[in-house]
Amino acid sequence: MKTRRALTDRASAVPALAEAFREHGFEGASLTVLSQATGLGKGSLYNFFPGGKEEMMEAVLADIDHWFAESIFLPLERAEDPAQAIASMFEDVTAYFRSGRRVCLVGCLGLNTSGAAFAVTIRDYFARWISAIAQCLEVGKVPPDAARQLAEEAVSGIQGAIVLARALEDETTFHRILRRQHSTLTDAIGAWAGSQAP
Amino acid sequence: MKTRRALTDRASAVPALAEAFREHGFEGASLTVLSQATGLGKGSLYNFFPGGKEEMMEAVLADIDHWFAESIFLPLERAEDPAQAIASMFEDVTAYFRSGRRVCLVGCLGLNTSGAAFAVTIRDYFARWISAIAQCLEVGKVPPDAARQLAEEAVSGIQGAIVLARALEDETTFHRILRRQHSTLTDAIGAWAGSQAP
DNA sequence: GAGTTCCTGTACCGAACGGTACATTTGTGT
DNA sequence: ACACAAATGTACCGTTCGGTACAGGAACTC
Repeated sequence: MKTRRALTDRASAVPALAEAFREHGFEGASLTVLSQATGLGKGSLYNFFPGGKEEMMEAVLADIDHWFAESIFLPLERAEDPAQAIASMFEDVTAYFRSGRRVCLVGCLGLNTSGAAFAVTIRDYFARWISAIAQCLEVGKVPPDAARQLAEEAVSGIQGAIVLARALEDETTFHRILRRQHSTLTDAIGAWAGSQAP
Repeated sequence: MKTRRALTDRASAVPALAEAFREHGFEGASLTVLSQATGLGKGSLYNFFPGGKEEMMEAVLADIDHWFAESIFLPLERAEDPAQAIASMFEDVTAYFRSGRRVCLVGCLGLNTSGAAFAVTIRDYFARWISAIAQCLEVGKVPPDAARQLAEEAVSGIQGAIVLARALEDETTFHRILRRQHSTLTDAIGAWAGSQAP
């Protein structure tokens, strides 16, 4: 019996659902759209997600949360080489958001009332991202308050870069802004690096 | 005959429409919602905006564009005291976006497919905002390339601050980020201020 | 005050919405 | 081969969607 490939197919539908929600938003992604995006009929969709669209979005958010935890948050939180950890975060984030062509679903959800049902998930996502960066900066000898401020600014900068790159339809905008955010953080690590010798 | 208060009522409905679109997004703002928000029946709505929701959104965008041109862009473009012009921009923007509680409709529209019909309006809005700031910084003796980069970063930072403040449900985040964006720009003006005496 | 023009609420349209029911297909364990 | 359960496609549910038609009401002209 075992898995009976039930969870497998449900899980494999999630990325397609995520992309559909990204493209059309929560309200704009009708069941027809979601059905076409996944290649699954309504029957299958409701078999996997009895709670309808809302459960689909929850699954997508859980998937995103898991990916970020593994690929972004944990490496930052456990970093031994802060500058390197920050560098690979920017690299991974650039790839993930496709240089700004791909939207941040969590950020978008927070912008209008359709995301109200997911408010705590949204808040936790950003709160953890910020504290992960801050924690990493502190390893790099940046004082806690400055680290938090810089982390906040970095996450905000990434979100802003997505909005702007989408609006201007120009990937280079995204790269320029992230490059500068990156050097701001590495500069901060460098600035406090020698001030407190062991 | 004259205006026959036709234009008056159409114009007076626009702010309510704008707020409804902000809250619910383009797809989420149904005619019922728009009707309640404006206090106008469907008949009146279609009398003023024969093109339906799309024309309503166009009117809203035109209104926003006009407000920003008058209150934000022109003052920047004509600034004689750059530092002061930048300061009042941040002040006005903070008030306009209600410390991040209020969403940037133009930015939101660009994030999903529902805004595709307004792509050029969206692009022009951000392009002009960036070049207005850049122009203002150049008056402050900042070199053109640096001015453009800083301007891009400022607009992006404002958009990111909105996303983050909404997600965290915390206005202070918005204020912190904007304060820092502000000082980055004034620092830039200060840095090049004395380097090129008349 | 009649005539005209604009405005507005109501009723209604077909289409699409989210969601359900169910018969059928598909796959698997024994 | 058989039985049984999961997965699926289809038809359908009531509701709401964006949009239209239109009759009556207000307001202005003459």
